[in-house]
Amino acid sequence: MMKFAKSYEPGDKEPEIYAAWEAASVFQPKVPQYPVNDASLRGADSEKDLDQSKYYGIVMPPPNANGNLHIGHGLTVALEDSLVRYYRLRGRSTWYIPGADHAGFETWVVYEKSLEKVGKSRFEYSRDELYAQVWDFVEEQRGNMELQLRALGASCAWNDLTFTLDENVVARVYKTFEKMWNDGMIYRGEKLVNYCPKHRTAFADIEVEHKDEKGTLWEIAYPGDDFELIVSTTRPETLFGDVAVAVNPEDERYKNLVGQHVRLPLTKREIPVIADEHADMEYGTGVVKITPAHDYDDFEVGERHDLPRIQVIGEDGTMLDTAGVDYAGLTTEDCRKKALKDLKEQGLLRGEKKIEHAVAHCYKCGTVIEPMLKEQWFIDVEKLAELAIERLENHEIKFFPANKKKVLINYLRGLKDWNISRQIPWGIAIPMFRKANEDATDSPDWIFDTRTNLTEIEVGGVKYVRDEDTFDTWFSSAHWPMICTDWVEDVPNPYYPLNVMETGADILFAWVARMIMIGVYVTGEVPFREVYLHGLVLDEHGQKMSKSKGNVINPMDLVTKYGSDAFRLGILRGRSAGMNQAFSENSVVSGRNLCNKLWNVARLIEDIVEENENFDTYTTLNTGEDWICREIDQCREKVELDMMNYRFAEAVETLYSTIWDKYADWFLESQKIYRNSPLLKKTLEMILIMLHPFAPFVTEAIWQNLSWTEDMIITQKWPAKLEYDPMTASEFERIIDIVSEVRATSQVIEGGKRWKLLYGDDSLVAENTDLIKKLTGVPAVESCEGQPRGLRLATMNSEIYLDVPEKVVTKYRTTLEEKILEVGRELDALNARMMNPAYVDKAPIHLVKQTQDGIKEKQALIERLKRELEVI
RNA sequence: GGUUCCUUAGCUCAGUUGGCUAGAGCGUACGAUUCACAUUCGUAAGGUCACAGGUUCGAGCCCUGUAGGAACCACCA
Repeated sequence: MMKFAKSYEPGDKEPEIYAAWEAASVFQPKVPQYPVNDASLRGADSEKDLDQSKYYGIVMPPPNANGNLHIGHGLTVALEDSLVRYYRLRGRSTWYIPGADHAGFETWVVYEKSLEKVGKSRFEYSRDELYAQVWDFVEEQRGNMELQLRALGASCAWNDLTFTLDENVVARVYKTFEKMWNDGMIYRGEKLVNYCPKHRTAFADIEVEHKDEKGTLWEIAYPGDDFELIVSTTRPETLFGDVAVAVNPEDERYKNLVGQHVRLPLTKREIPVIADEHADMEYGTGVVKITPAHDYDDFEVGERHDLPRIQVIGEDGTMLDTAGVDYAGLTTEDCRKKALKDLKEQGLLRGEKKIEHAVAHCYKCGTVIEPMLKEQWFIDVEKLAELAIERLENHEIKFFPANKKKVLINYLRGLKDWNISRQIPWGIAIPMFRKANEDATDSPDWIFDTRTNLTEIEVGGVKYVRDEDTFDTWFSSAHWPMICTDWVEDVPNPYYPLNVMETGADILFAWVARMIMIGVYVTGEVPFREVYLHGLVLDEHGQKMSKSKGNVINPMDLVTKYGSDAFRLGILRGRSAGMNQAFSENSVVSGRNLCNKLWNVARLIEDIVEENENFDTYTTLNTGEDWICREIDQCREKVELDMMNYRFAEAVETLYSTIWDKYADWFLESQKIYRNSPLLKKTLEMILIMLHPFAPFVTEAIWQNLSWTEDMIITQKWPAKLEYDPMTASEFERIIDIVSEVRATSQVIEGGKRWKLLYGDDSLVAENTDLIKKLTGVPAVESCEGQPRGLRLATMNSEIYLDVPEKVVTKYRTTLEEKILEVGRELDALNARMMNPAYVDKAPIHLVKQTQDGIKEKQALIERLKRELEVI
């Protein structure tokens, strides 16, 4: 047997323990994942049972393959792993599936920067070359986050780690895309897309950040034959793309001008005046220029009025030739300046005012997003959203916190078509090929083909060239649950739908929404039964962590300093679903202290227990033993309930107070007298197992260190109900009350604990004199032999006296008087309640009875106190 | 503009279907050290539950409004 060191040192033990778990393959599901390769086996197994209550499936939101874990990952692991370990202990075949994300755009941005550093540009390479380069780059960086997940104790099935560019991922994504293509849900459209001129790629709406900014609203005159219209705009540089000016059809000021033409300033072009609802009579001059190629609203106006689209800004963010020779090649910013200057010179600039408006920015580099006319692949989301909403409204997914479901449905209702084309090489290639020869009129313009390793293919004698774009990462991520669980059509799979999807509330729309849509569309089932969303981890002052503020907490630093368990306990503390909440090192310190406490509890018990004693048959003979059984059993029930409702912080708190305040402070202290080895062993095992999901390392370390335990704690069984006698259990509560009262009184009287304790006619006290002496620290507990003296502890409904001299008693008078007043106030409150006839009439009987009992109790107490006061 | 949330002890937060005397951690004050643990033990102080109404026998919790704060969504030129 190893000796227990004086304190628990996590740093020495954690890596060793994790390695032992891995070596014992305890993280892999007990039942092989589905579908198993052997078809006959699969059939037999699936017939047998697919009782989902025996399995527990959860996927890890894949961390960036080439990154380090941040505090949010720390929280994710603490949450998910505690669930997994809990359900493993409860006998489920658990499958916690780890992943690594190629993080398309994120990684690409990092790589492009490194290219820039060495003076290279992405345009010097082909897509396939770039892809290979990034692959190597990621490969070099990989592994960090996996080590960090191990350090955090994640008990995930490493054999099944899925990388988001793995073959099976690509295959599944292509399959879905093909299905959607065949279902007519994919279309190639020339539409305005969110375009970042710096990164030269389009984004989905969700990737764009809107910020309120100060801007200028310029008023520009557009001259007509015998009139002029003053147009309001925030973007004069797009003027060259104007194809009309619009006024509201109801606007009396301009009604007669509709159908006429105005001359576009700085050019010679004539454009019509049209009437459209889009023009707001109240805003500016009520006249708005229409630029379908560079504004979302105008695009729609253009569609309604069948107007041409003139693109004047190029993909590199500079003006095209369409802007005229004087402006072509200028950046949009310079073009704006020059245009304004020229307009001013020509007397066409009539005014400007400062306004505040929302401006779209690239979420990565902050560059202003340019609405750009581009041909891209779009998913018609109408059907997808409809399917998802139906399932949500049908309560097929339970949300924690519940209100997020409403938020999600609200989002899905307003969802617009999803642009899935990205102009970056790092990602899954879009499996579409464009006809090379326009003359082959019988052949379709685009065909679906999965041979994306080829830049060119030939089908039916017609050449097709590959679309060079890649998929939006969220399109592939949307498949994550079915991919990780190896879902196959028509094959029963006990891990799909997943039991729960745990992830950050910030990606509810980007990820959770899309997993539901795609999951239901492909598999016909929701991808998970429950969703738990965690909020942001803020710094200790409630501020968002950011590099620029310098308040970033690295989870690995805390793990090194205090241990993995301490970190996990600390970060779960005071945290509830969906809330952005502060986090400070203090809570980790408190977690560390609990680990040390538990370690010393085990150390003490190991000292007390006798070897070779069978503890399957424990008894509860001594004072406090039924009580601790009751407390532990209530703790078990509470934790079970908390885990069912994802109330992690409450579960931890319950365990903390049971272990510390009850088990260590009261039970173990009393066991220093009774030394009931079988019970000590049994109860220690129970609390270790119950804490294991939250503090896996220290509980395993103790388990391995104890002389009588076998195997590993990770594979033990969650405790069953513990039997106890409720009457005996509550007797110990009276002992606790007596001891507490003695301690409290000792604090305020002269001489402290120097005085003996005397008792009158009280069998419980008489039977437990040694215990009370031990717990209170008084020199002796003796019978008063019918001769009470000293200070009576009158708040107890027992005859207990501290054997103090008269002058000490006198000084206690004030304390007693205050006590009487306090109890009197409580009594008044209860009486007032009973005086209310409506209360007696309408409140539940048991409450009324409780109040009556309370009154009797208080009255008796006051009498005792008063009598005591008289004696003094 | 829309949606959702928050306001409870000095700080960070719990408080599950309304039930009596509102909890925890940290912090604070006072006391304790051969006996598992100073990463300890004991005791205590500290809250008109943002505000104003309402429903109810009873409200931190339900309803209405007000004030302050946050997040997300949104094309207003």
